[in-house]
Amino acid sequence: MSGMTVWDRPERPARPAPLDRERIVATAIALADEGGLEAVSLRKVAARLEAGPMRLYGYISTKEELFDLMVDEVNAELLPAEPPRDWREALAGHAHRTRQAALRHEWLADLLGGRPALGPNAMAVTEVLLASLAGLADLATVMRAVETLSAYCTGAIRREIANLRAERATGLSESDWQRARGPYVSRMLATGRFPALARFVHDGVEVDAETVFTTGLEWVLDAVAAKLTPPRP
Amino acid sequence: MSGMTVWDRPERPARPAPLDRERIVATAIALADEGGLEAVSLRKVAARLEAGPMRLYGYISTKEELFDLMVDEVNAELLPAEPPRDWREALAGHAHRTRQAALRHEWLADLLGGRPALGPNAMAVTEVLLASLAGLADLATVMRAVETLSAYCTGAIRREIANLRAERATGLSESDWQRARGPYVSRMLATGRFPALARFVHDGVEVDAETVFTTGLEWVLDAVAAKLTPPRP
DNA sequence: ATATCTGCGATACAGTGTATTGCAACGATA
DNA sequence: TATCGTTGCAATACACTGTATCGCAGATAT
Repeated sequence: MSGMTVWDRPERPARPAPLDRERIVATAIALADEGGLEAVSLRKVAARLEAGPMRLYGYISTKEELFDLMVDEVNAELLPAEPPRDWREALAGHAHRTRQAALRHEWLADLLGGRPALGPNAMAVTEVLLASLAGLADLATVMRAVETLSAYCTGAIRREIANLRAERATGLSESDWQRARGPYVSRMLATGRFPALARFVHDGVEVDAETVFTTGLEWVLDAVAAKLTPPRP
Repeated sequence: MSGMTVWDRPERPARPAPLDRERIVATAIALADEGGLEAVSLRKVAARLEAGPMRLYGYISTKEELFDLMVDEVNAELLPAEPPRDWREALAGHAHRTRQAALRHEWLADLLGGRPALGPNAMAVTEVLLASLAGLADLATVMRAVETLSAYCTGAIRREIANLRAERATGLSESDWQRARGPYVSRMLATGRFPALARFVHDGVEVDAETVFTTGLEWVLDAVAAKLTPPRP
């Protein structure tokens, strides 16, 4: 009936605001940035979009897929601002951008390397890396270079974030191994079963995380360089 | 009352079989080996031990701790059978053992690099690696070498297992990128936006996973070798 | 105006990690 | 031997999870 009073009529249009993957992924990322991956639940994402949980299944068919979309979204941040000059700049830049992205979105560390990256942004990123090396070696070597670099990034970033969380949890700034976490590690070292380790904990110099990352990265890049222009036999 | 009949008396002793971390961790690992990490629930672990779920909290205070124990248990498999001859054998052996362990316990890939490894077995493993390099360079360099190697292992193994699962899921043996997963990747490549990538998918040679792992590993080890004996200036 | 269809919401289910509560069996004491 | 305290298990409970099913309201087509 047209005579329906204001009180009967719902304030919002009965047809709810349209949704799309972009908005879903954006709010999922927001939730993850605030409370980590475990704070992302389909119910919470839907609630922020003023929708029922089941609504999301029109755009996603499983929670894992949402994670895939989140990862690919972050991959968009990994494209170089300007075309890299040479392969080394391309690879190093990618590594640093990945690390920075993981520092902005710590949950990324939990997902890195967890599934094959097939999203459009991930492919674009891979394209840039491969292209930067194209022609400098045979296909197999180029592939190996990109994969080795990305393996290093995954591992190094995971470790860095893991340490960061551990430090945050204990409150103390127990960098990596030093000033071992409370009595436990100290006791273990005191047993004398780990002399080499003990020396490192004792004499080890503090190195900031970025330097650690960059150093290992340079090593990997040097290794790549060595394989690109093989020494004449 | 001593006159309690057989029928009243429970068959099993009222005081249940004692538990310990070892048995708990063993059954958790068994569950994970069978059904992946997500098949590990405190209820299921407890059920296999014929205990109530809450019983476990006497030995563990959180599920994450159970995962930590599982990882450290696997670390016991990573100790070298016999003392390595030189640093290179130590590092390469460790890498291969880690990979093999992850192939036996695929869930390990999900946990690798996820938290600082402080368990006794993990420390023993680290000790071996550090010791193998002791004296060949300054402390910082040695540390960097071990960390870089382990970063590579984490990343490479994660990727390998991720691909393995993807292949298993699609049924098809779509190795890495080739013969892209159904229409989607093909369509993306057909757009012409990824020329370099397209060439790899088209011309790429198939390489088995172990060779990929070993190749990248050798690169990393070469990089380490280069830093251990710095060229005279 | 009626019928068909689409897609959203509510409901439901089987499971999860963990806090709390109460009880039953044990060891020590009187 | 009877009583008491203590220990530690089990049961219960809670807030939540991902997802399947189902019915209905609204839009569209006839």
